[in-house]
Amino acid sequence: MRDLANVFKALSDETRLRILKLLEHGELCVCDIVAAFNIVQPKVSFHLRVLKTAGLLKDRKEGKWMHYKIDDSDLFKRLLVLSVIEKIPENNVQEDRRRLEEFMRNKAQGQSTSACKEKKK
Amino acid sequence: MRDLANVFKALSDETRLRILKLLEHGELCVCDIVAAFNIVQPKVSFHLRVLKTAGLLKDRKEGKWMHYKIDDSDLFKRLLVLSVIEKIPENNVQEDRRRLEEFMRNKAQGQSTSACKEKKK
DNA sequence: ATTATGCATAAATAATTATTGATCTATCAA
DNA sequence: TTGATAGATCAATAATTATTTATGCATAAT
Repeated sequence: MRDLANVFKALSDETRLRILKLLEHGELCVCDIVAAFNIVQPKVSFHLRVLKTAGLLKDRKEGKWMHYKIDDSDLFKRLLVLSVIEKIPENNVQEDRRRLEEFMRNKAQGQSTSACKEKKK
Repeated sequence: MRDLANVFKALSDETRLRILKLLEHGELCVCDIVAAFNIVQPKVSFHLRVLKTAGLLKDRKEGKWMHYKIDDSDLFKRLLVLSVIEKIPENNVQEDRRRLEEFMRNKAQGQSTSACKEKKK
């Protein structure tokens, strides 16, 4: 019962809903999400941890990157996350996707150097 | 999106989950829930309001009683509430049901006088 | 009318969560 | 090594929620 309440608590925050929506099409690393939302990294890490603790996300370490994606091992939670994704209108996350794609583009071209370094103002 | 987060927030508290579970078999008035949980009335009213605001409960006034029941007008919310009810094991709410039934019995016999008056210690 | 009951709400306080800024660790590149 | 980057975590603070006590309002019984 506590676990159930916890899952809902994880879903009760708009930033976390946006994260789930952003992960709709696959995994992302923390710096991607930071770039997409234009908010500080500890904040993103905090919300990712909440989602992970609730069993809604999985992580995977690769070099110095942590990748997060939707955890589909539990059917109920998976259904919840899917319904969240379905219920958030695309235009609510347009800006997030735009910033993400721009960031991804920069990443792709400047491959020689580090990918996620501080974006200049 | 805010509305969606709100629905989940309403579901993120154990007392509120217990209320939904208790309402599984039909409507109850506030004093029933107070008796079932053995907690103070304003606290129950507070949680009922949260659930109602989120669109998970409906209320109905009859004389001086307020009756609450599950709002089944929205399919998604209805599904959520059903899954909550299904996921909470019966033994988590045994005591609640026992106190409720005892209270209902007293109500039924002492019909002449007021039903929900302060229970003696 | 007067009194008692059912319930909501307000004010005050307590308890949780979220956010920020400052480290800290691990990994990789030079 | 040394330096830089990705990300976690901690400490301090801000912001929300929950709980309690007190009160107010409506209804109904006397």
